[in-house]
This record gives sequence, C-alpha cells and structure tokens, in this order.
Amino acid sequence: MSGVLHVLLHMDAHDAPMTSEVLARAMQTNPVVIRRIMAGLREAGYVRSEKGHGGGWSIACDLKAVTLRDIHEALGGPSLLAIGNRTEAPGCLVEQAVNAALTQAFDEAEALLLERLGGVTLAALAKDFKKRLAARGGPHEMEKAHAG
Amino acid sequence: MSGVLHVLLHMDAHDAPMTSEVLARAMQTNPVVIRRIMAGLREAGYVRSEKGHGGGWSIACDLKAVTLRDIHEALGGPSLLAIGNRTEAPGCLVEQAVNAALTQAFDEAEALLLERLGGVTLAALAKDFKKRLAARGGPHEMEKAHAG
DNA sequence: GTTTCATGTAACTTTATATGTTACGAGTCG
DNA sequence: CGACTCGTAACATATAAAGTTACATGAAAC
Repeated sequence: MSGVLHVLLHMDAHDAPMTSEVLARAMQTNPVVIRRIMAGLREAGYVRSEKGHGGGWSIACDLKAVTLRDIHEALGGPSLLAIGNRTEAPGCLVEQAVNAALTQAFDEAEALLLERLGGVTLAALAKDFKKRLAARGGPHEMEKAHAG
Repeated sequence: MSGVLHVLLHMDAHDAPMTSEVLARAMQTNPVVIRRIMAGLREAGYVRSEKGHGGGWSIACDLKAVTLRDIHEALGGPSLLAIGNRTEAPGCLVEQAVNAALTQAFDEAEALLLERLGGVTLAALAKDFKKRLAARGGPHEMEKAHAG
C-alpha cells in the first residue's frame, strides 16, 4: 500500500513514463515486483503501461477521483487487520462467543479505516507533497531522495 | 488472540486445572505451543500453572477486571494492523506525504480497536457463552465441541 | 524415595507466505 | 532488424509462524 502510493506520486511528478526498472531502483526492489503490484492498478484503469522505447508506466486517471480506498481495492483488498477469527470449531459455543465479540470490534475498526482511506484522494496526497516541496525549496529528484 | 480467549473461557468453565495437552488437543495444536502462549498470561498474573499430578492451567484473576485489551498486551501487544508505513527513504518528500496520510488513518483505527477491546471484559465473554449454553440446553463438553 | 505426571524452555524442524530472481514471450519504437 | 520494455510463468530465497523433540525441574501418588 504505502509503496504503491509512493510510486504513484512519483509517477505523477514525472511527465514521461517511468520504467519498472527505474521504479524498482527507487523502491529498492525488483522490476518484476513492480510489474506485479502495478498489474492490479492497470486492470482498474488507474495506470497505463506501454512497451518499447520510451515506454513504461504512467498515470491514467484523474487523481481527484481516486481515493486510497480505491487503490486498496485495486490491490485485491487484502485484510487490513493483522488478526482474525478462528473458525476451526464453529460448533463450539465458546468460539461463537469469542468470535461475536471480536468480530464486532474488528468490523468497526476496519470500517473506520476504510472510511478514512476513502476520504483521501490521490490528488490530496499529491498536493501535500507539493506543499512540502515548496516549503523545502529546490527541485524534486527521485533518485537523490532514494539514494541512501 | 482468538485462540487464547477460547482457552481462557474453557478454563473458566472447568473447575479443575487443565493440562497443556488437553488444551492443545482442543485447539488442534501442540502442548508446547499452548505453554508458549500462556507464558505471557502467567507473567501478567491472569493464569496460574501447576506441575505434577492434578496440575495444569487455571484462571488466576477476576474475569470482571480483565479486558480483551489487557490480554492483547499480555501477549506482547502485537500490531493489530496488517499494513504499516515504509520508512526506507524518510528523506523523500513523497514518502513523508504518504506516511502522514496513512499514519493518521491507521492510528485512528488502531485507537478505536483498542478502545473496543478495552470495553469487553473476560466476564462479559463468559456471560455471553453461558447465555448461548442456556439457549441451546445440554451440558458443555469441550471435547465434543472440538471433535471435528 | 521412586514413579508418574506436568510445566519450562531451549533447540531444531517444518510450513506458510512474501519477496526476489531468472527466463522468455510479445509488443513497440527507431 | 535490433534495442527496449512490459507480461507472466516458474523457480529461488528469506522471513516468520507453528510444530516438534528433548530434557530439566517441580509436585503429587504410592
């Protein structure tokens, strides 16, 4: 999640398409990993990929219309919580009681988190980035920022 | 978490101490795993363990005074959220912007979850279990409920 | 006191999952 | 055609969780 957003914002701050290799270097990972992650976003229509010379990844959506929740879902909507309910013995009344209590708490937290993610657009993130950039001054150089 | 609560409630519904072996069979795991998990609870004073004949695990606290949050902390307070922030390039302004947005959402969700866990006592869970037991009728037999 | 039972814990093995890598096919541009 | 880049399958590695073995320690039964 965090890494994907990072890539998206860097793409937004770049006019030309960016190759998997460049992105992978910045994220300290492998080009194939980048392609794997971006596959979901491409299917959702948030990014576009082009082959050949001058190819690579570029934004294909209106950043104001896509929220972090949309991104999360494009990534397959993995569970946001680290712990879940056991369901090994659904006939056990103890398990039912435990699950009832936990499920309620978990569902509430997950709903809140999804709501918060749904309230933040990529455009808002990009704007925050530009604000930080202006506050610091100087150009934005992805390679330098990711050197260390 | 879920498994620990399950064990605790079964212990509460049992007068004599329960051995790691019996608990492990019910939870479909290994006695050593049970001991490992219970170690945290023992150090926190929520359960007691006794060796030798007739030994095993028993409740050592007032169920009304211990919340699910307490249990979570006794287990080492592992992260409740499945995803975190990357911090590989803290000097990157994009990363700062992304992390600021995500951190806020995550912290809120985690706080809500902890609050909810803190609002449920073990006694409340036990009461819910007894209610389900009464509704169904018949005795509570751990072995049977965990047979499948 | 010896035997039996049970925990405590270290060390090791197994399993599951995520991540990284290699390889190659296919499309694109010069 | 040749250089470039994505798409994807297949394989390798790393990490963490769970399971297992082994043995020491303590407690009750006899």
